[in-house]
Amino acid sequence: MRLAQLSERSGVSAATIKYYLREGLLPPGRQVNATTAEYDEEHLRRLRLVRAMIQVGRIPVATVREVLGHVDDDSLGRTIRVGAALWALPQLPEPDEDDEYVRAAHREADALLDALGWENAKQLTTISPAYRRLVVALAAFRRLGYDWDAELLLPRAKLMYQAAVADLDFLETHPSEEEKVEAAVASAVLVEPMLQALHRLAQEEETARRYGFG
Amino acid sequence: MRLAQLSERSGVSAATIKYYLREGLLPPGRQVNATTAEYDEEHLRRLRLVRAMIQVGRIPVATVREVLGHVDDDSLGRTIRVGAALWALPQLPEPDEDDEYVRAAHREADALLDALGWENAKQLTTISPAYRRLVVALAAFRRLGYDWDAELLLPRAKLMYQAAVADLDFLETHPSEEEKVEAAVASAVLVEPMLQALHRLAQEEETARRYGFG
DNA sequence: GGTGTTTGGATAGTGGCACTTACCAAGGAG
DNA sequence: CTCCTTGGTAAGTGCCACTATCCAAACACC
Repeated sequence: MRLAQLSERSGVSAATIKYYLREGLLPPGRQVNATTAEYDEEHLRRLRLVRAMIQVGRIPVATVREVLGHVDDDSLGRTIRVGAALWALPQLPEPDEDDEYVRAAHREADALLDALGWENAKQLTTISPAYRRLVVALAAFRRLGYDWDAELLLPRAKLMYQAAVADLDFLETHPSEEEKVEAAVASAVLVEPMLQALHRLAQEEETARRYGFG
Repeated sequence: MRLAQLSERSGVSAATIKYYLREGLLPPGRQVNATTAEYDEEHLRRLRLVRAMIQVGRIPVATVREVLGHVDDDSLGRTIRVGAALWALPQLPEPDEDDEYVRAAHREADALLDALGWENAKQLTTISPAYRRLVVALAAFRRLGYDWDAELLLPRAKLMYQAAVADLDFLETHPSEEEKVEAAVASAVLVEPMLQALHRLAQEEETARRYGFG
């Protein structure tokens, strides 16, 4: 398959594919001669993953490169590769540890993990991007005057735990070891927008049930 | 309160506040004379909401302006204002209706709403941004070769419905009618990153439980 | 074997966005 | 009267995801 065909089958413009090649999001094709390179189904698959990450997951190009670097790192075991890849995903502004709202949010988040008995997550609080994200969101709520204490957080955390269990079950049903790392990344990137969409749809449904359309 | 104090109390630079004023994200202060304007607690509150939307919710400035326009539209009833405000929030690229994956995703999404009995949401499929977002995510999954059928979607949708019910319950406990619209927006903007963070934390916890840290 | 098209790669440019800097005239403080 | 502060405006910055333009080396066809 040539670049033009790759473009046609993926719906991504040739110029953009060249850009991705340049940026290292897509491995180079098999060079046939000075002016021709050959691409295969694996390239198409990777290109679709890249597009999904960028367009649906809204992940910056630099981050995509980093994540895929972990996916392709054969020197690591599967679990670590998945972890490293997912770890690289988010990057919110660091919470300002001097801010009183941030400190309160930290206490709230720690209390939540205790109440849930998430011993493993508890060990990751200093480094997990997800933990920091939670703290940032909680601090923002507090600044606006809403107290999101354990009573509100616990049931939601339990719901998300059920979702996470379902996600990992899904990954375990999946075929090749090879594909599992990629599947994990695809899940992380696409499941979240999907859950968000379901959440909004559910809100729309429930709002209409309670108050009607008027 | 002068602009400088508003800046200090919110932690937002004076230049940025001026920018927000120019962009209409913040109502102008009470003009004292040609070179002095007076701001109050309401301005501070609004500024914090704007920051939360932009920094935590990652909502573009233009969208924030549109959303706040609905929040402040006194000519509408509360439910409609909330709806209009939330409606304005997302803007993913439109799904390409000619794409076979998109059409398949439409069928899957419709089947899901039927299975859930979400009659109200069903009526909104042609216009709801959340529905389109779901379709885009499903289509991306299909393109990558993962079949997210009703069996996988249903339990997740039910989880998100529970979350949505909890959200609306929370809003109902809230004080003034005035604040409810703002609270609804704050919830939509901040609850979603929070749920996402909880989801990732839950995944980290469960991954560690199943496979350990190694 | 010449001619026109297609190929992939490099370089530079584009448009959008969220600020930020530089500047300004008007007020107030000492 | 001088000097600093104020809020407002216009232009600039840095980043990012592309995108347009060239280019020379290969085919493709006559």
